[in-house]
Amino acid sequence: MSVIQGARERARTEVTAAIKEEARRQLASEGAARLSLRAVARELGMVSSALYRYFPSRDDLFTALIIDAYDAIGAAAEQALAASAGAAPADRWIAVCRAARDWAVDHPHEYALVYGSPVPGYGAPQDTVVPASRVGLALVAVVGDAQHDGVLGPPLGRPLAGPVRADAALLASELAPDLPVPTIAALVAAWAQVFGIVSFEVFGQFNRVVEARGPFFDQAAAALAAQVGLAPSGGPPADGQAGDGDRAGGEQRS
Amino acid sequence: MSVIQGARERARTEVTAAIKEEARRQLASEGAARLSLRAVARELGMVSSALYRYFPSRDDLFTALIIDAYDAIGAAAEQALAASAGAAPADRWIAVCRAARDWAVDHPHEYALVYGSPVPGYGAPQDTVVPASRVGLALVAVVGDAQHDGVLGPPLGRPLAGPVRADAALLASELAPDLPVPTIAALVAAWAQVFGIVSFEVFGQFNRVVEARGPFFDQAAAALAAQVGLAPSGGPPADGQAGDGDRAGGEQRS
DNA sequence: GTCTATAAACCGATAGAC
DNA sequence: GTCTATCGGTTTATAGAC
Repeated sequence: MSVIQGARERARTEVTAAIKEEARRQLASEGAARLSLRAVARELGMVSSALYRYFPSRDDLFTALIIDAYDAIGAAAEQALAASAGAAPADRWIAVCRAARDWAVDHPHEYALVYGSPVPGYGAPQDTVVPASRVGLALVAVVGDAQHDGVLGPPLGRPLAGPVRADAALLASELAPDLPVPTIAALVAAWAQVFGIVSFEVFGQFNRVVEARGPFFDQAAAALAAQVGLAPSGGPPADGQAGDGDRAGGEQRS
Repeated sequence: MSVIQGARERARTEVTAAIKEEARRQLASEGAARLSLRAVARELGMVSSALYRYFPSRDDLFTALIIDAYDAIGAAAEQALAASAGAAPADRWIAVCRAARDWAVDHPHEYALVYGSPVPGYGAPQDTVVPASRVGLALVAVVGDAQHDGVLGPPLGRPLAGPVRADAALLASELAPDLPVPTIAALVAAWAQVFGIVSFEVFGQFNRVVEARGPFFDQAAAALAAQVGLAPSGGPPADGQAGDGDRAGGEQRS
C-alpha cells in the first residue's frame, strides 16, 4: 500500500469512525430501531447519500456498531482476565464479570444494542458471532485456568437432565474439552445470569429496588463463581460502608 | 351505570381492546420504538385522529401495553404459585419461574417491551410499578411460604456487604418482614438471574448454544432455588440417566 | 466521493365540521 | 367520536452531475 493510498485509506477510516461515533450518539437519543442514516449525515454536515459510500445500507452500519459493541465489552472482559492472572479463581471470575458490568453501565445504549431487544427486521450476520462470544470465552478461561491449577471444584446443582447434558457436551467439545460437562452447563447458566443482573441494572429494573448496585453485583457474581465450582477466596470484600462510587441515577444518559 | 351507558362503555372497551391488539401485532413487526398510531389506525380501518379519543398520545398507548404485559406475565406466575400450593418449595419455585419463562417465550415482543431495552423518550409512569412487581412478589411468596412452614434454609453465598444489607433490609421491611435479610438479597439476585436466562433465550443469545431450552431453564431455576435457601425436593427431573453430576459442594453460610 | 434533486413514502398531533 | 384536511416535520434509497 503506497503512501498516497495510505492517506486515502486513512481519510476513509477517519470518516468511517466519525460516522460510527455519531451513530452511537443517536443510539442514545433515538434507540437502535430509529437510528437514521440521514440524521447521522445531517449532524456530520454531510449529505445523506454520501454515507452510502461508507455503509451500503442502514443494516451494514448497524452490523458495524454491533460488532464494535461486542468487541468493546469483550475487550473489557479480556483485559480483566489478563490483569487478574494469578489471582484466586473466584476473584478472577468476579473481576471479569465486573469489567463487563462496568462497561455496560458506562455504555448503556451500546449494551442495549447487543444484549437488549432484537431490532425487528434486522438479522445479525455471521460476522457478529465471534465478537459476541468474547465475554463468555473469558469466563470459560477463568474456569479453565482453575481446572488447570487443580482448584476447580464440582459445580453446584442437581445432575443434568439428558438433553441438557447433550448440549453441554457438544459445547464442551468445541470450546473446552478439558472441562467436565456439568461445569460447562453451569457456566452457560452463570453466563446468562450475569447478564441478567447487568440488564436489570442498565434497563432500570433495579430502580427503587437496589441502590448499592456495584456491591450488589459483586455479591451475586461471587455466588455464581461458587455455582460453577470456584471456591471463594476467603473473606468478603471490605464490607465497609463507603460507596464504590456508584450512583443510583437514571438509566439513560446521553 | 345505566344499561345504555353500559352499552356505550362496552363499545368503547371493545374498540380499546382492538387497538391494543393491533398495536401488539405491530410490536412484533416493527418493535416498540417504531410503533405507529397511524399504522394501527390504518389497519383497523379507522382514521388516525380517531385513535386519540382512546389514547391521548402514543405514550399512553404504550403505557397501556406495558401494564398489560406486566399483568399477563405476573398473572401467569401467580397462577403457577396458586396451582403449586402444597408442593415442595423448590418445585414451586421452579414452577413459578417456568410459568414466567413460558409466557415470555410465547409472547416475545411483549416480553421485550417490558424486560428489553427501554424505549428512548418514554418514561414509565408510576402506574407501571405495581404490575411490574407481580412476578417478583410471586417468588417472594414461595420463599415466604417455605419460611412459614419451617423449611427455609439459609441462602448460599458469602455474608452481605454493608450497603447490600442496607438495601435488602429496606426491601424486607416493605414486602416481607418475616424473611431474613440475606434471604431477601439472594431473592433479588435470583429474580434478576431468572430473567437473565429468559432474556438470553428470547433475545437469541442461546442460538447455536443451548438447544434444550426448557430443560436447561429448569436446571438453572433449580440451582437458583437452592441459592435462595429452598432445599431440593429429591430426585432430578425424570429424564436424567446416570449423572456424574455432583451434588452440592461446600455450603457457605451467610 | 461529494453534491443536488427526487421518488415515494412515513410520522404525531391538531382544528374544526358533522 | 368519527371524519377531512392540514402543519411541519421525518425516512430509505437512487440517479446523475461534478
